[in-house]
Amino acid sequence: MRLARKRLLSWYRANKRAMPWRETRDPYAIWISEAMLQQTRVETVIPYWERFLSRFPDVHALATADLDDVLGAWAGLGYYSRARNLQAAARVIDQDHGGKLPDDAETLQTLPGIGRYTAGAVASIAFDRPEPVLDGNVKRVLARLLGIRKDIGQSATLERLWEEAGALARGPHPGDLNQALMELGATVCTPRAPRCESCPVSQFCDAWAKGDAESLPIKARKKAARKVEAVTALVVRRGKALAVRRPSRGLLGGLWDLPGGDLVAGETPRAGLTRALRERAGLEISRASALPSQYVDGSRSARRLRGSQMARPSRNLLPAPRQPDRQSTRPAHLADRPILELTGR
DNA sequence: AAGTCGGGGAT
DNA sequence: ATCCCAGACTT
Repeated sequence: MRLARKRLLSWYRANKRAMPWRETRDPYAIWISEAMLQQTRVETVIPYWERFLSRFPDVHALATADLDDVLGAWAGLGYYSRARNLQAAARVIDQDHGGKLPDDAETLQTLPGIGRYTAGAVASIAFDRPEPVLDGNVKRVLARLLGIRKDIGQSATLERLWEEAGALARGPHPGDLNQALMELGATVCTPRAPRCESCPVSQFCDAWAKGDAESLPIKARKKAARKVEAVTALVVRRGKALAVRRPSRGLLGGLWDLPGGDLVAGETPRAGLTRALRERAGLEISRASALPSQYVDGSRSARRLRGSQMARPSRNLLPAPRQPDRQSTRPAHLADRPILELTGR
């Protein structure tokens, strides 16, 4: 594997993509990138990372910020517990670690939101520690390279993969080696149609020799997602719409949202709306009607309104239906405003 | 070991 | 439609 290691490193130096966090050695900045990159593509993260770093340039700035400002900077990225954990960890670092990130994986992993992967990533990339990473890319690369033909969802297989990743991490430039594995998985050793002819380690690859790279790694099929029906109300008074804060746990935790909720089995939308408004906003509906279809259709974020009904409608206060802004990369999450100003006539 | 948690791109 | 993405956390 020593030969493969050298090939991976030289391939990485020649082929790595430009990423802004690859221009810094600041452990804080690298940590933020790793938190944002969890289950999130590089291209999506880049603009968020730039904005986040200019708004919260160091641990102390993040530790002392308002949570709503942090959630606002995160709005649109998804998995919002990451933002909550990020600030919680920043406060621990600020108070218990002198504002400096711990430089070892074991201590890093004690912080909220930092698991085995992120601890290894920060330790190796920011602190040159010989710690492995095992993300979706590395699982795929190693399963193919080593011909691991067992379900990678099983804990025994996962442990084997961590073991192999650990063996590769030991040696010079562990951070670059780890990034080389991930970069290879993202650009060459892809889930479908892998570019094996461009792979620097194909000659060592078991799956390449057997010709079954695309069938690896093996993972159990996911169960179909359960379907839920939900209602959302647009409660308008004096040109403003009512927003409520969602519970800090669960879906879109801690974000502002229009009042509403999931229907229980057998419940009509109208009954569910009445119940949701009473529970979530302490309101009793006197009058409600369905929103016009052009208002609830047409964009991903607006789909949350589909099937909804409007409490206490007032045509004079409703804005003209707006075309969804397809240029915007930031969905209309209501991160930091309890009351929405309605624009339009 | 299985569920939950987002949003978006690729196929 | 389905899979996947530089995963972490709860149950």
